[in-house]
Amino acid sequence: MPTITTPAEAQLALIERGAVDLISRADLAERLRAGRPLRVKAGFDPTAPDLHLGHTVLLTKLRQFQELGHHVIFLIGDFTGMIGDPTGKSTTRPPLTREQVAANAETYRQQVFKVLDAARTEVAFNSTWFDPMSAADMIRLAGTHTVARMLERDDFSKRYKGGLPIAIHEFLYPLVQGYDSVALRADVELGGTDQTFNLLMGRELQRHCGQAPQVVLTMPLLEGLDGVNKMSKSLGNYIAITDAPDDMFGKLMSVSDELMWRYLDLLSLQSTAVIATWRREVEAGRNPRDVKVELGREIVARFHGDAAAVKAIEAFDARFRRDEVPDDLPELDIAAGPAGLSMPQLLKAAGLVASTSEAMRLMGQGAVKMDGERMEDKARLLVPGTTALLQVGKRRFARVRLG
RNA sequence: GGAGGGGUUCCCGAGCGGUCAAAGGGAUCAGACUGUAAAUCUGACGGCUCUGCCUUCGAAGGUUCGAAUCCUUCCCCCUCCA
Repeated sequence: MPTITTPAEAQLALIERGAVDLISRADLAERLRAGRPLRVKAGFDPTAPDLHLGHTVLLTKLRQFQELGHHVIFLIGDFTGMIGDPTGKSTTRPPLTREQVAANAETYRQQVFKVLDAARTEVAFNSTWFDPMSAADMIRLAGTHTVARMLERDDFSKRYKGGLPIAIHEFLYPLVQGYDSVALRADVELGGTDQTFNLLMGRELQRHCGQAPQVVLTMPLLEGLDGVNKMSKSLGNYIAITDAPDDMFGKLMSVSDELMWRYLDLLSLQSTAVIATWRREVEAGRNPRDVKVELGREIVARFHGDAAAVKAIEAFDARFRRDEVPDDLPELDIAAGPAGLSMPQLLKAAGLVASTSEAMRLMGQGAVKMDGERMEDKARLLVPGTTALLQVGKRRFARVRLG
């Protein structure tokens, strides 16, 4: 059992960093002062196995708890997944089969331990206590709360007023999730802000069962690369945790200097003091780029290892600071035909542009280089046998051989 | 069942018989600048054998010298009433 050495106040500062709600701060402070490792729970719905950095905000916070020496419980809602969580959905979500849930849960575990320390994480499945439960037990659980209470939840009341269906089983979801906290004797539960109602339900059920109500900590949705919308796959503004190192680093460098601080707060395991120091330094004139590099280094290292992070930084510097050509560029053999190809046709054939029209435009803008020389002659014919290094903009390269 | 509003280029959104490949904004891409794939400024942003030609404005027909704009039918969305 790890001992807690960090002072309660310092722990609080780290725990609160980036959080939206902490209910209640005084309660948490008191438990921290007691000095024992807290049981920190977060539940995950095994539906979306492809994680991006937005999903890791919560995991990062859990990791911070681990670093402080607390006990983290990663709860996979395999039972709940079969109910279908209505949160944030205007209509009922179809429930998953037991097989789908099991398969997703496995993928989840593998990806999640890139952030969480596997050795210090307890993985739990809520089917463990719900499968043996009888119908009578479940009805007894349902009896602890009223319909009116359930309708306080924002999306329920909206749907009810809007005349949209709410299935009875959806009312059970918050109760079931809340009961998880009872079964796990949670001291703290983490969730997204959209989970607030469910998290508070855990407090009520614990009180009902004679336990001290858990502390509720909610985390915000992470803004995507555009800095405006939440990070999501469908908006294309995301960094997948499976993105290649160079790409992941580049995307992080493309984050605005302002958004960078948000990412540091929510995604970095750097201490609050270090981040505060960086902030002061940048205000005093240090180039924010340097701090962004540190962010990129940490995140890339987390998902791909230290060596990959060092390489990604070096590749980025070479290409964007020293204007060098990357060494891993694709080599292509292009069939030209006896008459040869015009520059726009070649660029298209090499996959560097979507159309010859785009190639014409980019050439007009001075974006196309051949063997390092700017190419603006659109009519120039390339004959078979030619070998050339083509570059479009700063990020698109290919070495081609005309055959 | 009744009444009305709408479907425009990646997204939002103007246009309502010719000057429309179609305003404006966003996204994106490029150039300049920069110790950044930041910020800012400028430009581009349907396709092609590219100073011209071809194909787009929910779908199919029609009127017209000429249609995103008018007519007909069909498909799909939204609002109100019953």
